[in-house]
Amino acid sequence: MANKKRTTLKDIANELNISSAAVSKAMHNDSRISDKTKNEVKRVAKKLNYQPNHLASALRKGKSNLVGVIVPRTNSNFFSSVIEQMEAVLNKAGYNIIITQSNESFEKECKNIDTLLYTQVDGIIASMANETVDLSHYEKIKSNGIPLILFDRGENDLNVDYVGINDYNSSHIIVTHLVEKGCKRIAHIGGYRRTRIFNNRIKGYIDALKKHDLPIDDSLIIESSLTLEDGRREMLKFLKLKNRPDAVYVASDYAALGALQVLNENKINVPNEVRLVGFGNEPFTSLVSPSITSVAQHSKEIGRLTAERFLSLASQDDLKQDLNKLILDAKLIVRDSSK
Amino acid sequence: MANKKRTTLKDIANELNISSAAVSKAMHNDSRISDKTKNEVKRVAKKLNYQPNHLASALRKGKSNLVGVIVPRTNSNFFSSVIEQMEAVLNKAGYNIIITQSNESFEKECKNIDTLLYTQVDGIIASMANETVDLSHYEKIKSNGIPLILFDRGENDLNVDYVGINDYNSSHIIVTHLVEKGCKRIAHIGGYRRTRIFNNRIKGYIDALKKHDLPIDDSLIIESSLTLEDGRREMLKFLKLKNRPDAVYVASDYAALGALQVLNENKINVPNEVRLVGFGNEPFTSLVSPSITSVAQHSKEIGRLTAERFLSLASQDDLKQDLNKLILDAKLIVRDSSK
DNA sequence: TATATTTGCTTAATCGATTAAGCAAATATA
DNA sequence: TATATTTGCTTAATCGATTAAGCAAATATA
Repeated sequence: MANKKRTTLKDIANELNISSAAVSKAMHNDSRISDKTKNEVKRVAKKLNYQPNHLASALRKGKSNLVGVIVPRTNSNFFSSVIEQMEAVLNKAGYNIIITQSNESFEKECKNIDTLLYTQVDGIIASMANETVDLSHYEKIKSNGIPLILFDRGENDLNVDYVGINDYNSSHIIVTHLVEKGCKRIAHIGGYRRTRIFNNRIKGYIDALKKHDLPIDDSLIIESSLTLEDGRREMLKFLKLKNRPDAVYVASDYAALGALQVLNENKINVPNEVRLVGFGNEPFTSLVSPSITSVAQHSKEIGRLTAERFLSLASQDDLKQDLNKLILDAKLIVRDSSK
Repeated sequence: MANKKRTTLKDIANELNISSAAVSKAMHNDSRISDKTKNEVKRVAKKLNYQPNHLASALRKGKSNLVGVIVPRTNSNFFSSVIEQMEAVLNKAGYNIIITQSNESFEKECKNIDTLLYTQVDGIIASMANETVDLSHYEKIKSNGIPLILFDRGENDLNVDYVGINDYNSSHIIVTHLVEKGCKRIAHIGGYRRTRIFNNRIKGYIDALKKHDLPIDDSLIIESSLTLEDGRREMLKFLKLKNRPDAVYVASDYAALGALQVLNENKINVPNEVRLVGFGNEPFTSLVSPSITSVAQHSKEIGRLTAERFLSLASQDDLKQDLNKLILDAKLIVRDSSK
């Protein structure tokens, strides 16, 4: 039979004829409680299957020991790996995490923030939705006086901590790799410039071309949503050019896969005729044929660092948040598509 | 500047010189509060940026409006799709969800349950970790008197609601499909029999072979963890048999992909020499070449149904949980690997 | 031996929101 | 006009855990 009434400190106190204050202190090993009482309390707590009521203690202490996490989606390897590591670090410090997904929707992101604030989380770690341009809901977090840490998809204007990879530099690494393989006409299927990370990748790509004295051809620079379909469509367009590219750097593995499908369907040899590089190091990049060269984003490191930043901010008496960027160097994983 | 002190009902009450009880009622549109007061209260609440303290109301009402979700991993398309739909239904009913991952670990699953109970969730929806055999931590949920609903990976012994697909029947559908394509020696790379769903798939496979008057060959029935590596290893073993199978039914898409890699590497034509069927309809099944025939698990439907079961149980005054199975028919998605 | 300190508890207030009970004024009904 | 009902609030208790303040007994120190 289900035991409806939960055991409270008072139940234990009544059983032992002491005050519930003493029970509370005994449970927390307060030095002013005798060992005898502590043992008695713990024995009875176990007997009655006592489980502390988190709501009550969080209310009283003004601290929920919960951290809210907002990601665009959990079903990408990058985000789920970041979360896994984050959780490991935070659990050790006594925090639990609440995961929410924005599904890349601005509206959903706003709702998630409301939910998390309502749940009285002690802080929020977020990666912004693609749609997000207006930042007022993030300002709401800051005005609540709890730490906010952004990762991967961040925004300088919020003046909070950010952890991510060096997107600008990643483009340099990719372009240099392709130039070394002898490529002269390197195209770029990128994301929209309004998203900071994609803007940086585009800028890095252009500057890297300049560095290697290659001409900038606007017909080879594309902005898109970076879906698989976008990759297919843009690759098809490239194939129709009089002067085809001999390499394509795609800012997402999904779009890169779409491009690869089109190349395979048109019997164009990858890497000999066209070299291909993706971004994100999704597991499928090593599974398709030819396997796709891609950029690893240090997901575990990012998870660990965001969690540590939170812990550091949470321990401050007087929270002051500043723009504080932790930028990691990305790593190129060379596979068959660019060998 | 961060506004440290959060606005409470009392702050609004003081501003308007009424009691905080009146403010609380006004915020909830109590019929015994005048429209004038309601408007005033809402105006001041907005002005002071009032946000209700969930901890306090949950403590008082004995209801957190939170539902805990436990899944093996979030980075599979199946689970993230189930969660998305679950969330949509529960949000509409005023509930928010807390997602946790067990990473297929029994220990992590126990910790997650403790965390969720500690957070005073109003119910738990779970899919069990592979490792889980001992069910005492799930019994703990039941003895807490809150609803427990299982999906996909369930267990009859707990006597709670379960939503999933018909695994036994799925094997029949797959075997019949392969037989129709002319296959005579159909192998099965399955999960471990101790997990109910995998046991059902194995039983269904054996019974379907019998139905089609095909011999049962123990060397063609494998139990494994169903990782990509398992798929590779077992496929290699099959290739070394004197009498190779002409079809392989793999109980997970990841293991099926491993098998496909080995077949491709050994220049064995799929589907002409060996037909291949996976399970789960992960997105990559349509991306690899040849694309992999797989079984769709109705993730959205499962998400919706589990959420609805929770809502129905949560509305009961006197919670009674029984074994109550909702079994959906799976759908075979035929692709190139078995055409 | 007299005073100071430590030990081991209790008392009472508190975190914010909610709600049962109740009261006075306004309005409705007989 | 006298009584009943409704309206619109207030008062006070409550959910459970925590903690500042304090008290009496035990022990240590001068």
